[in-house]
Amino acid sequence: MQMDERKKKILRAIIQDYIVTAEPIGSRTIARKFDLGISPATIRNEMSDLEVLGLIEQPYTSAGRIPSDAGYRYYVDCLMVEEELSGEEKAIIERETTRRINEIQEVITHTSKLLSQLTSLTSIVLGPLKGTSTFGQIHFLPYQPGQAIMVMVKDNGVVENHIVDIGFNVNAEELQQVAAVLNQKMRGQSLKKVKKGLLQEIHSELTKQHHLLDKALEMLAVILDGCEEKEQVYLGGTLNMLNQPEFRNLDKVKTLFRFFEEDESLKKLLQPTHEGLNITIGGENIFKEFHDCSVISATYRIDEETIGAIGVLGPTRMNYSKAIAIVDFMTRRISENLTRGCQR
Amino acid sequence: MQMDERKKKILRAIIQDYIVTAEPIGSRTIARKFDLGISPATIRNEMSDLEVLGLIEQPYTSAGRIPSDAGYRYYVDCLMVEEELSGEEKAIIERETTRRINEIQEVITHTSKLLSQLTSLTSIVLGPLKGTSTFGQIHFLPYQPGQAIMVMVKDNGVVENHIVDIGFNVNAEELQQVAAVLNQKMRGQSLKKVKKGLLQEIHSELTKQHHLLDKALEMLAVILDGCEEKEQVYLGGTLNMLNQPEFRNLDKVKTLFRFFEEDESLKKLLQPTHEGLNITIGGENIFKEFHDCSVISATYRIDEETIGAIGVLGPTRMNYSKAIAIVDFMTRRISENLTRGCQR
DNA sequence: ATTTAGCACTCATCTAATGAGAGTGCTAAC
DNA sequence: GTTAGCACTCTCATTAGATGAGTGCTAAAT
Repeated sequence: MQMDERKKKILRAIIQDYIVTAEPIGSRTIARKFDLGISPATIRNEMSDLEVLGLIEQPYTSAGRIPSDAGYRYYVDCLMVEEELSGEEKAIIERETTRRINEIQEVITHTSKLLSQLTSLTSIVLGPLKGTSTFGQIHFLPYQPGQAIMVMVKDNGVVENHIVDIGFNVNAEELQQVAAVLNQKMRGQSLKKVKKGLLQEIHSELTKQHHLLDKALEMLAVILDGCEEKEQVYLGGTLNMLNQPEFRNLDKVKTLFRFFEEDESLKKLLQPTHEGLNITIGGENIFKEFHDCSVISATYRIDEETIGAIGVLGPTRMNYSKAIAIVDFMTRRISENLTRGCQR
Repeated sequence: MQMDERKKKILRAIIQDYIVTAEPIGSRTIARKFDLGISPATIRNEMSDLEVLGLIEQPYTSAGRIPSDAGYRYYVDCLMVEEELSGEEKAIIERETTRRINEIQEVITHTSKLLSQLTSLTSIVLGPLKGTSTFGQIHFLPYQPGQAIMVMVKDNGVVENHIVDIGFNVNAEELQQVAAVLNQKMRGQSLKKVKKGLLQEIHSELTKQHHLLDKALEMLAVILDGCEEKEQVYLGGTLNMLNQPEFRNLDKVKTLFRFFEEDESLKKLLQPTHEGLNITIGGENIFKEFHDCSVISATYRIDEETIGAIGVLGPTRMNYSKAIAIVDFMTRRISENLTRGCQR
């Protein structure tokens, strides 16, 4: 059996209706709502075919039909009319993403909020990925006796500070000497590399050259821990999920929100399977908790390097064309803005 | 009518049972479950009295009784046997709060987690309060051309960093000069004061003494904004609320979680009405969303100064003795630990 | 050969009715 | 003052129809 033009029209009608109503739709209603020029009986026959093709299914005998995962997939791949964002929406995104930003954290939280507001879905934003940031500069500032404040700046604009215990007194000059060596040796190196071996090397050099006490080793170890790169995940609009009829069930809400608290799993949800826009529909999802959800995600870049990802999560019955348009447009804008920001 | 010993026993029985079962309890069941040595009929008469006194109420005719807000209040004030924490619980809290901590943020998030785990309720932790922190030291580190990283250390151990746009090039020395003056002038001053007038004063002095460009004014203004003290609120164990039978209703869950996203309101929830432990029961709460919830909160201190507050939020039908014991013990431990930490 | 009308049948959902169970309040006896 | 007995009340769970949307099949119409 082949998909002909009429079958496509009917499938599109079913999906578009279901996206709005979340109710199974029958042949009679389709004939009434959509002006296809054919009778309910004909639609019934076609629907029967579509069911054999696995594109739609009946929740129970003599209910209407709803799209299957395969149906959504076919819709997204072949049927969907790509939506052009409204001028207003574009304007909002442009405005919000070109705002001058100094810290990448701000970009992330802000994006997350905007994304969930525009789509009425839950947004997931994945911050700087491991291994992408390189060392920029490090400084030590004296703090309490036996403690120093370490400020580390990465090339992607992230600034981190940590109070480190040194365990013995060091004066500002000594700290600066240490920092100078570190800066010289580590500039532009990936943090991974720094962690792996570079530190050892530097350490032996330091103890020789500057005769800083042997305990400097500990300090370096602390720094090492302090630099632990965390790929932060931000969620936005989690409450939007509660408005979806598929989450009327309290147990589902519980499972969902429990999942939302696990950063590691959320990251996996955004893991791109290929470059560009990723669309994961229903059962395609690796987590069974999300077998009735879909994820639209895309990666953002600084220059050509992938830095992180953004995405929206919603019921399988989401408005794909809109979600895709927004995620796509936003990643482009963010990438552009970040790239520009880092070049200035 | 007076509360005699028997009435108290019965009220206590009703409340203790309701805390566990969340179901109205009747005279017969009380007689069966609790060994009070009196018949259901007698209990019925007493319950009738307790109802007239406003301490218990019937959800509907011929259901059992449940405690009223006034009943809980009476229970908490007069009836409740103060609970001694188990050795194990104490040990956990001791261990978790004495852990060496450098940054106050860690203390807060950690406390929040621990608190919700131990009580199975939702925890709210309010971070450093406005006006309590004084200026410690400030540093400027060169960053990109026209930008510097400002690192500000407050006396309570909070370290903040911000990238500030200066708009013109300044070298490291000049930055250090500015920092030196600022440090000298501002050390130990409250941030409020710094903001209000001190900056103006310093600024006029700076331009005279060091002939730094007039635009330094802008930089100072940015710093001013950067130092905006935010009283951060942390929530923990919000999902615990979903296990409470009073939140079986999805609309309630929605309202609740929407509220959880409003930091400002959450802060008010913890606003202490008096020193020490605060207990707000049901309708006593200022927000109508929480008229079937209770809040147990307490403030924590560094030395004698109140820095923030911690609290737990749960259904009015919460285990008060346990919640109170835990909140009380934890604030003491945190205060001790923070005070010790700042003195070292 | 398609398309359509007609019709019997299915199944979820809504409504009303029924009965069980828990609990009360009152009265009278202990 | 306390208790047993009893009629009464109200919720909740269950059951039985009634309703309605929808299907699949067959036969007639195009």
